[in-house]
Amino acid sequence: MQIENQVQKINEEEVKLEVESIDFFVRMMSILGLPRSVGEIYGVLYFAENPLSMDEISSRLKISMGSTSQGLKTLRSLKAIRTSYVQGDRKDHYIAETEFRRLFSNFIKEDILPHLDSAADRISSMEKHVIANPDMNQEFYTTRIEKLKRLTKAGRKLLPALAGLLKI
Amino acid sequence: MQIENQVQKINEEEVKLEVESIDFFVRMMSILGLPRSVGEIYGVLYFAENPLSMDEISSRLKISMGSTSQGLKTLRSLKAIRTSYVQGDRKDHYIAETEFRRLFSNFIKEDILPHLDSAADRISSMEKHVIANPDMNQEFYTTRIEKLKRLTKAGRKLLPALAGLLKI
DNA sequence: TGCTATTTTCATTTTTTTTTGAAAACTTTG
DNA sequence: CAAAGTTTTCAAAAAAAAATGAAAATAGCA
Repeated sequence: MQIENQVQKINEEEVKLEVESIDFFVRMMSILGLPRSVGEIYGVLYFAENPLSMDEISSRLKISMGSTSQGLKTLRSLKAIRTSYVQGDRKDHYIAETEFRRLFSNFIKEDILPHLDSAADRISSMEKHVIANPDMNQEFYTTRIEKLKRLTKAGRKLLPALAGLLKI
Repeated sequence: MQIENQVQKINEEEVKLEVESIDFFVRMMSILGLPRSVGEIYGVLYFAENPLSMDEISSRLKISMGSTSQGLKTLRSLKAIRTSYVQGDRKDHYIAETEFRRLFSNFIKEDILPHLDSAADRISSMEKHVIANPDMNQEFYTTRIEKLKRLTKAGRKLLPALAGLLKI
């Protein structure tokens, strides 16, 4: 009886911790524009002492296998989780990668830098429109275009360096 | 006839430039998680030689006054635009603020740091749950919590400094 | 190889976010 | 201070994003 109570107590605290963790990472991922389910999954894995399988994750969170599979895919592509072989179980098992530095670095590479590349194209197309018409106020327009160039250049330099500054 | 063609040509190039600008800022704002209309409005103002009123913006973009008002509000709160008095017109007129440094700094202050504050609360609540139960694997859990603390601390330091690094 | 367990995909549904538009609330000025 | 012009607000509609669930694909085992 006493032991049972104690076990119960442990589970309670663990569950509460997991809830806080999920909440924490749901918010953090949402800052990065990632869907709720991705944060939930990472939140569960972050405080899991052992690797968890997809259906353990999906049933703890009460979300569908479909969502879970998608979410794991996203997290894998960010290298925020990795698979781990578990003896005698043919399911895949997952572990949270806890080096946030790398996580952010991957996020920037994957989700931000591509935008900056397409931005560069758009800027050079802007320049063509201005040059194509000498009657436009060249001074004004080229100054503004210059600023955009500097912005994207700075972004391309700064963002990848940012992850390096994270002393985590 | 020749002059008319020329005028026509100018407008065409200006319109094309505006379209590119809108496209550029729609994408950029969407990285920051801001709605399409906010990017559109800023895109129009960025290459506007003269201050524009709300209904000029709304009719150029063919979006409702409601959206325009909301979008301007957002941009004002980020200090990405400012109002400018125009002689003999009782409408408000808007100009794009083109110092991206300040723009980002405001975005971070307004949209990111508050999250970090609430994160701090959640972390200390996590600690309580772990301490509340000495039978939990303290080593494991406190290590993970430590990492979260370092993450939020780094974020709080780094992000505000980031804008300063933008030499734009 | 064939059978079963597991994972992925994707059309459909649900939820969330954004936009609209009309009414309310301001503001200016005659 | 009233009347017209302008801006904001907010309930409802529309659009976009995310989740579901069942079918298809893949992988592991006997």
